Amino acid sequence: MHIFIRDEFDLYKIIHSGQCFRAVEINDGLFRFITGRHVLYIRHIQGIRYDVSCSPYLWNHLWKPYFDLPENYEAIRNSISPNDHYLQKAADYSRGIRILRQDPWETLITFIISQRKYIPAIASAVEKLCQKAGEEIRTPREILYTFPTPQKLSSLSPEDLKACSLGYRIPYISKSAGIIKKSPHLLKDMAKYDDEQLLDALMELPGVGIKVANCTALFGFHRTALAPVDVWIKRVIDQKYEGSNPFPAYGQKAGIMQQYLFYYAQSTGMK
DNA sequence: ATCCAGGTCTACC
DNA sequence: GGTAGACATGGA
Repeated sequence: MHIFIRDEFDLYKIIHSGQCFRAVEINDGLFRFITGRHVLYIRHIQGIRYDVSCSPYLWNHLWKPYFDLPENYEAIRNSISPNDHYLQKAADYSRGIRILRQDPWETLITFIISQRKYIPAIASAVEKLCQKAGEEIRTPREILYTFPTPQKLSSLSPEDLKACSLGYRIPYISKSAGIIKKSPHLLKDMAKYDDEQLLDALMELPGVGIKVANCTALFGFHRTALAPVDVWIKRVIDQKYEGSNPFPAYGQKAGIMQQYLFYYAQSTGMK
């Protein structure tokens, strides 16, 4: 099915922006996204035209929101302060990135895994976990696996988890999964919390500190006022902003600005 | 081969 | 309230 996307939208940048770990470019220009039991194959044709593998209904009700398409990112970029030259440059370079609306549970666990790992190693570990404990999804093209449920994940043996290259994070993951399993509505309840309450609640979970909490809140709960500070953003703040955090000035869009800075810093190999 | 990674927890001050 | 050191493992 052909669809039109008029706002800024760059599949390559989205999957390389470090916010998601299962989306891939399968072959030249064909991208695959997974959320829940749903798989999307999507290709940029030309201009505003794209080819997608899903039905019109799923495009409108699932994938459009997933890609945050109702939001106008061009306007957001244009709102950047003219005095903030570095962010102007970073956002121009990163034009087309969007903050995906990912599943809170999957986001939580994948960002617990993410600590002290290279992004390719994160993706590899997450994929192993899905193959070991996810449910099969058959598409016309291939067989894939869902992200494991809290029930399944908390029931996995240490040996099973060890086989997924999770290292010292294994107890974090088992315990956090156990807590979510025991309180099935915990994550849904968290969606009602304000940003500060949400961060506090997330940090109650083993293996979740301030950085993973911010990533989970931004990418899993779409809290775009939050800007996770990791080693890359620390470097940006130190080297480009003389040590003073630029995000408060961007209010509800701080998290989006953070993604622009993160992608730019990473892509240009800032050290 | 050696270094280090989208950090967190613990111990200690 | 703030900060070294430990932590498993696979890419760089």
